[in-house]
Amino acid sequence: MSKSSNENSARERVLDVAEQLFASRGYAAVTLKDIAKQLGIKQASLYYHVPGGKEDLFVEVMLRHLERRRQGLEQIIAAGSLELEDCLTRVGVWLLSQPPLNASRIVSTDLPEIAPEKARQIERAMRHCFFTPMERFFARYQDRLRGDAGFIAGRFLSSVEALSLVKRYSPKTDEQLLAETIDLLLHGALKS
Amino acid sequence: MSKSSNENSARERVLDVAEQLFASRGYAAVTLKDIAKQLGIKQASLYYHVPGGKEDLFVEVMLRHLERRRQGLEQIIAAGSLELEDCLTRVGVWLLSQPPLNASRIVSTDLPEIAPEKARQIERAMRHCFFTPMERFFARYQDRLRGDAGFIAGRFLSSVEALSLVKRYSPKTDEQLLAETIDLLLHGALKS
DNA sequence: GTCTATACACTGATAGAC
DNA sequence: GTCTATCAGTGTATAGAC
Repeated sequence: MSKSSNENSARERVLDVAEQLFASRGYAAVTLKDIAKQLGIKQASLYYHVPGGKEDLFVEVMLRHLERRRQGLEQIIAAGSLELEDCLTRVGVWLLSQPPLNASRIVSTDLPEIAPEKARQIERAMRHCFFTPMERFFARYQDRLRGDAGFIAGRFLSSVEALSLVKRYSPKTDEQLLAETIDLLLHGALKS
Repeated sequence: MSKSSNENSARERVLDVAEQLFASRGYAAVTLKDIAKQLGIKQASLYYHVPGGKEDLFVEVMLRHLERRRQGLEQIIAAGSLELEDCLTRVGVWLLSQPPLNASRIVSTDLPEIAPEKARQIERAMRHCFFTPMERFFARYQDRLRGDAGFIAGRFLSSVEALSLVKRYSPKTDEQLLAETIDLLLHGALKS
C-alpha cells in the first residue's frame, strides 16, 4: 500500500465519526463542530484531514460506506449456502451489524443539499453497491419467485432497513425481527 | 365554527406550504425564508401567522397532517368492503394521494432537532393516527394471518411509504407498484 | 397582514502561529 | 496536526412603521 496504516488511521477516525453522525441525524443537521467535538479537536482542525470541507467529507463518507457494503454483500452472496432463506438471513444479519444506511432519507433529503454532480455520484454508487448486488442475487432464484427480482430485492432491503425503526418499539431481538421479516417476504402474510 | 373560513385560509396556506417543504426536504434543511418565498411574503411576516416560530410551525404541520391521516384511514377502513385485498388497495391508493409522510426520517432525523416534549407529542400522534388504525384493521383478519397484526401493519405502511422512492427508478404506474406491493405482502415472493 | 431594520447566534471556511 | 482568530454568510427571532 502507498500509505502506512498509521498515516491512514487519523483520517479514518474522522470518517468514522462523520459516518456515525451523518447516518443518525442527516447531512443538514450535523455541523462540523459536532464532528470535531466528538473527535476531541476544534472545528478548524478538520480541514487538515478533509480540505474539501463538509460537502466533500459527506461524499467520501458515503462512498466509503457503500463500497464496504458492496464488498460485504458480494462476499456473503458468493460464499453463501445455496439455500435462499439461509443466505438471506446471513445477508440480513450482516446488514444489521453495519451502520444504518437510511437510503430513503439520503436520496430524498440529504442529496438535494449538496452539489448535483456529487449527488449523482452517490446515487450511482448506491445502485451499484447496494441495490444491484441484491438484485443479481435474487435473479439467481428467479424460477422460484413470483414477480420481478429487482422489485423483491428492493422490498428486502427496505424491509431490513426499516428494522432500525421497528426496534424502537418492539421488545423482540434483532434475530427474531429479521426472521419474521424474511419469512413474511418469502411466504406472505396470509395462511395458505 | 368560531372562525370564518376566510380567517383560516391564510394560515392554512402557510401550513400547506410548510407541510410540502418539510415533507420533501426535512426539518433542518427547510428555512423560514424558503417557506416565505414560496408564499410570496417576507420571512418575518410568517410570525404573524405562527407566533411560535419554526419549531411550533413544524409541530402544527405534523399534527394536522397526522390527524388528517387518521380520519382518512378510519373512514376507509370503516366503509371498506370486507375483502382484505380490496380494502388494502383502497387504503394504499389514498395514502399515495397524500403528501408523503416519511415516518422513518421524521422519527430518526427530524424529531431529534426539536424540543423533546414536542418530539414526544408528535411521536405519540404518529402511533395514534398512523400505526394503530392499521394495526386494528389487520387485527380483524387475525385468524387468516400468519404472524402478528402489528408487525404486518408496520410492514404494509413502510412498504407503501417506500414506493415514493421506488417510483424514481421504476417506469411502472403507482397502481401497478401498489398492486405488486400488496400481492407480495399477502402471498410472499415464493411460488407456492 | 406585510414590510424594513436589526439583533444575535451559528456555520463553514481561511490564514497563520505553534 | 492542532490551535486561535477572524470573516462572510445565513438563520431565527423581535420591534416597530405602514
